[in-house]
Amino acid sequence: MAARDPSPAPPAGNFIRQIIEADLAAGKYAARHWSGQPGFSPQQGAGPVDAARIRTRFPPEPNGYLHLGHAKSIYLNFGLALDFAGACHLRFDDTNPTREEQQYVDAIIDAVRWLGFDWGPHLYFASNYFAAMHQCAVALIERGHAYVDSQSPEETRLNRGTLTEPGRDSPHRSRSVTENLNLFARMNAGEFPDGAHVLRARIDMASPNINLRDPPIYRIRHAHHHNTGDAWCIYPMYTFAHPIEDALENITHSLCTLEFEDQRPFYDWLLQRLAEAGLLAAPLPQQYEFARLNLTYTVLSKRKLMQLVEEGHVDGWDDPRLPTLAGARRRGFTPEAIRAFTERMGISKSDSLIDMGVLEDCVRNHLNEVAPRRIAVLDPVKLIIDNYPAGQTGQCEAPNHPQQPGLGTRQLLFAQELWIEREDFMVTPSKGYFRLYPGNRVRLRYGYVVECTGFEQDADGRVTAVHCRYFPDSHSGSPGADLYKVKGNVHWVAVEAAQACEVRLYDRLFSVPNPGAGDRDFLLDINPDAKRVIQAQLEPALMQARAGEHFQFERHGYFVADAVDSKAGAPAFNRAVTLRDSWAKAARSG
RNA sequence: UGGGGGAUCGUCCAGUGGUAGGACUACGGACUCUGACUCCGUCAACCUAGGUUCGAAUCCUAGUCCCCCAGCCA
Repeated sequence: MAARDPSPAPPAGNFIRQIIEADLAAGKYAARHWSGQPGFSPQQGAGPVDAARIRTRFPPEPNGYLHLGHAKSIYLNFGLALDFAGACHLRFDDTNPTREEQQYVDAIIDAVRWLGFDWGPHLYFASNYFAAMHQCAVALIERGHAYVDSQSPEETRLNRGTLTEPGRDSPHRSRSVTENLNLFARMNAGEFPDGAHVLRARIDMASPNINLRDPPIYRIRHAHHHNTGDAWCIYPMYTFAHPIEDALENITHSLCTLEFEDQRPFYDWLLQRLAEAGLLAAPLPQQYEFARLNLTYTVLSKRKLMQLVEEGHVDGWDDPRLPTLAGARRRGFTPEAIRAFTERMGISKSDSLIDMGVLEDCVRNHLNEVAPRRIAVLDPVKLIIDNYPAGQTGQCEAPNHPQQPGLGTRQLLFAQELWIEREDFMVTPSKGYFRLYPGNRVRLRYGYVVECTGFEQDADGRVTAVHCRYFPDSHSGSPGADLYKVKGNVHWVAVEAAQACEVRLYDRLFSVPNPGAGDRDFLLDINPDAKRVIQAQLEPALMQARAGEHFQFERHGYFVADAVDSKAGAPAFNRAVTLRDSWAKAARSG
């Protein structure tokens, strides 16, 4: 598992930690052997279990890609296991064969690994418990807790009642145990088409909690399952399957999001019935709920992400604009940054909307520490040093990291003609601007101080070149360098050394904090400038970048060599996040 | 409307009868060969109304607002 910072801030005292601490203090798990559940063979359960004190699980359905919301759950579950010397299982909740695919299983494993977690031997599939679940269903029927209903889905819906009216009993609710057993066996044998019958828990059709109005627990689905193939034609519902999965794996704390709160009474009802039947032993797993992640300027619903991908609004599940973990990774976000983000936002039960700026800030924090600095001119305009001899070249030594001398230095070629940023020159400077303008001096970073002497424009008034003179005694590191007090500091790359390269400037996917707020179509809020592809002029060292390698392009932001499109010696760069820019901010607001 | 949850600085989280605190943001300043980083400082909140108490974010009562539930999805 991911190593924890040895001197972390004290863990946030969230309510789940408090519950665990209380459970541990009460010795809740001390007497249990954890050798498995009494009603099942080791083959039916999760197999041998280790002596962990608490046990959590991350249980995605393999029907889509993981996103930042899942990261919150992953860090919570794996983090708790780490901090309390427990174990965390990775479990695929694959009980619906029509939605699940192997490609998603692979992508999910990839994403959890990338975040830095290792589940050891604890990789499970709900579908491997189908036999045990079937056994539980039979036990329920035998004890009068479940029956086969033969209403159509439509009739079932009609008889469920509404939020304010109770439901009505199905005409099949009082079938005998024998008849139920027989029908369930025939369902299992494939005698009926999809939808002909369903197995329901017999609880209370008048319950104010709609989830307790005889919820369906098994349905007929003649479909091929990615894991069990054609072995089954009846499949358990989530409601029924999940508590059993938790029990079979000896999960102690089953953590899920708030929308499952109403499901908890059934969770407890089922486990209690199975314990009474002698199939399960205490302590039974307990479900706790926390608020799911909401983030500004993006969407985190599977449906919307699916739509963005399928309708081509983005370039696939790993599009760097997407909040998927695959996308975040390609964007250049790091596991460390995402972990810091989850720690910063905490765990609670109140609905929250976290600002994307928090995530971006975490990315900056981490990359600032580890990313080597490089020079890239994104919007080049030529700077001509009129008193520097044409054909002459020089060297400038640039540190790879200002706070980490250990990362070494590199040489930059200096010459008469350089590329500089277009925005580093203004014909008539605005208030507070201290970069290049006629008569002003700046330092060419790691090189000489220059003074702007003029500029060239085309017929449209667009600046085509900037002229300056340099001060030969002002070179960085030379004795006279400090004599020149200049405020501005401008990065550059010599025209003859520069390498043209594709750079993608990514920004937030949506242009408003809450896309689709109200009844508005969220697609209308897509930020058309969330991806801008440019040709930049880079310092030559950058052409050696390996896919996935991070850099700070000085004065611009953090970039990563794209994992998909980079070739040896020919990278493409993605901007993960810009640097903070108090000048741009001041210019915007004033 | 029945049931289940939730309301604390702009944002997120803590505070569990005894001085409302932290982080981020914002703002101001210092430093700076990145208008970055770092450092210092400032602003800023208990949903409302009653009640209990020497004392209430916390306990009680009555409201208000927000979220979730009527799939043979998870």
